[in-house]
Amino acid sequence: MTDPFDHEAPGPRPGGIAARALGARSQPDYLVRLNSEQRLAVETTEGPVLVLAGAGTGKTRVLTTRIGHLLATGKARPSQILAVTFTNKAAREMRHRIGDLIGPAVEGMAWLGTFHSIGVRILRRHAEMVGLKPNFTILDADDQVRLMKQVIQAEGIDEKRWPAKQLAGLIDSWKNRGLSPKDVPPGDGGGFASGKALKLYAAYQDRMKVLNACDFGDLLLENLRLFREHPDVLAEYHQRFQYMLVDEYQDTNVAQYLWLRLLAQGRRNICCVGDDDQSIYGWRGAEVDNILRFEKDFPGAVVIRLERNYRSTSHILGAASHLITHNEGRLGKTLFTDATDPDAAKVQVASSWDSEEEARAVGEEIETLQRRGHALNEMAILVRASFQMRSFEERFIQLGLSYRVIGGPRFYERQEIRDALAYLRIVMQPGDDLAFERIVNTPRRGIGETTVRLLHDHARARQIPILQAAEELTLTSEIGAKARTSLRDLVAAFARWRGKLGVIKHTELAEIILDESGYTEMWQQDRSADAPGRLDNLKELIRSMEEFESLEGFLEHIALVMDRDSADSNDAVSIMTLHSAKGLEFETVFLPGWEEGLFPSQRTLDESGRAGLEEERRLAYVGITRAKQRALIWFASNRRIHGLWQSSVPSRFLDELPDKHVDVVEQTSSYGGYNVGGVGNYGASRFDRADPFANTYSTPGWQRAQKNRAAGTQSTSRGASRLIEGELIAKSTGPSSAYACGERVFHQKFGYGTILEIEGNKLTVDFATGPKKVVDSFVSRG
DNA sequence: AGTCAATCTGTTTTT
DNA sequence: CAGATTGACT
Repeated sequence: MTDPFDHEAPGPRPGGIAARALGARSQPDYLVRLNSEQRLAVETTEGPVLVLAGAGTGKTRVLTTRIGHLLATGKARPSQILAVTFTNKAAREMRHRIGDLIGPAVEGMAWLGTFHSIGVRILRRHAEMVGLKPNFTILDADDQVRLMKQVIQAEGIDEKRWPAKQLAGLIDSWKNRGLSPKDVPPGDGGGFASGKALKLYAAYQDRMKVLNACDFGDLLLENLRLFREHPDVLAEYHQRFQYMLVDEYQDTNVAQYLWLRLLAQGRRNICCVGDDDQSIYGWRGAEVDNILRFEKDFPGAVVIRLERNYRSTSHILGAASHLITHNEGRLGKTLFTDATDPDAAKVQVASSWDSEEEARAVGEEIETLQRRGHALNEMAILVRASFQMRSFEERFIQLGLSYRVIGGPRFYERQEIRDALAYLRIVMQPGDDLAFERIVNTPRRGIGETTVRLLHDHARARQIPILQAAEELTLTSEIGAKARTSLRDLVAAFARWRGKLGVIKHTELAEIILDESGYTEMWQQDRSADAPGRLDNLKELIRSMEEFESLEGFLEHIALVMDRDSADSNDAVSIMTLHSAKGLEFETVFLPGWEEGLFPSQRTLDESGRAGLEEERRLAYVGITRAKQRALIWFASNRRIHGLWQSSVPSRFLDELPDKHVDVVEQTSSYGGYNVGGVGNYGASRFDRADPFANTYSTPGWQRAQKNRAAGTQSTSRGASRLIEGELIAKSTGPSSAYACGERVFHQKFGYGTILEIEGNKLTVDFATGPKKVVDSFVSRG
């Protein structure tokens, strides 16, 4: 049997380690480095195994060593092991670490990847069986929504009342649960579009088949269909996958679970590694239940707990462990450590007046640590919601403290990248209507809405791709002369570019396309501040194409691997959300914003009740356990939400931390006027303010004072006036600002401009786009 | 086709 | 409050 995916030639098994491992009676050295539970998890190769790996207990080591062990003992060849992760980053890391263990043989591990990348791989091989062609397109979130918009409109439903985004969410949740249109229980549409959601779902799926496209959910859903409708195909994979390993099992959704279960029916050698206490993706379909139910789903399963923590101090561990015991329905683990540093810091809890002071306090703490020789790379600020990042960024800019924000808008999501990719997609796949619609008038070609509608109708009526419809319509006089000419040029250009496919190098072709289409020029003409950056991004895109053999390979990669590895080597503090911190560790972790409503998030509480609260608590647990040496928690007494000042109550999670491992820091700030209660939680929260004026903070008068403060007006209100001083010192470069009228300045967003007027720290600057009011700390000398 | 004002909407995010 | 999005207008 020839198998294009089998990189490894049949024949003798990989020699090196196998001989070493089996030749001698003594333990192979890779096993000696494990503790007894880890070793058990590695050596229990047959049958279902669930490894409950607490934070910092060597989960990845177990996974990689287990694979090494399977290979070393000759139980499997690299191509016979299915190893699934959630993120590309995790897959990369695993591949790297297995490589360290077994050497170049890791190249043969063709089935190590994310659920989606493996799903695509399988689907492309059997595409015809589910009504697709092997070169089907993978739609991203943006394409999905645009397509749904069209479907909604085609059904004659008011898109305003029933937004496509919402439908996308609904369909996504169905797909997460493994439900294709025929499986959705009637009435499950939640009243969307008066019960038409299901019909829209079916229409959307039909439309995708016509476009020869798949969305992310389909990659798994179609796999399920394939396996169910074609037992012979499933049997082939049963034969192939001798051993299966799954990382972060607590994050699997129902579709992924079903997929695993179908595959595991073969050899039944499935090893899932996860931590129910770190399940934080319930809101996007992950089912903690999958891990809680493992023993029922896989009878005879061996459950192994890894509880020995190698990461954190006993205080950090003690605090996190105690916090998480407040959750019900856990499988239950108790982390412990041998670390006995008598000087280890307790988890620190401190309060601040508002988010600005919080940022100031964190900044001071960071600078102190830095002075003592701690690397910024070993510090992270983990927030619940990304809007919290802003105050830290602002403060760190003022301090000149280097930081990096992890997460945020991704490379592939940028407009210019998506436009460029659309061009490339059409060249690869002329039937990619969504891509065509995206760029048909970008850059402007005088092909407006009317023309596009005409094309659309024609394409629909004749059941042909829009590009072909365009070609046909340029021969008639249905479209205006101007539009017709440019449309004809565009169609001809695509034909020309396609002719070069495989003839010239794909990077060269991409450059030609971007130049000849006028796309590069469009940004060169653009005078806005971010235009140069966009051109750089396009260059970067071309550069990253070099690593691929063909355009096809590159587009596949882009569709599936949407993370950019920001190998930033500078020493900088990381700022990120708690969600994106999972799997990472830092010497020092700052956890700001522990306030009711924010963390736990009110919305989660409203939407998911107790389950939501528990997920928030797990998030808190993840946050604390990221810390190796120090965890510092803050809460602010006042926070501005949607522009309104709200006084806030300390998070209930603070009360759930054990006194033994926590240091509550008394208010050090000169202002604030309240203090944090002593330790001892009888009756009211021990973090309740002892300030008799506390309840005045929510009065209209107080809020007015706060508004004045925000507007820069002096207020006589006690706390506020001091805060203004603080702000002036911190934010303004001086009473009359360090700038002068007529000076040329640069702004991140607006570009270069000339100062027209100065008002304290506020400048009125004449940018290319017109005069704008900006704060002086946001501009630099141009 | 392009600009401006009214209106809405405010978590977490990978693939 | 501020950013994004939409709709009306020119």
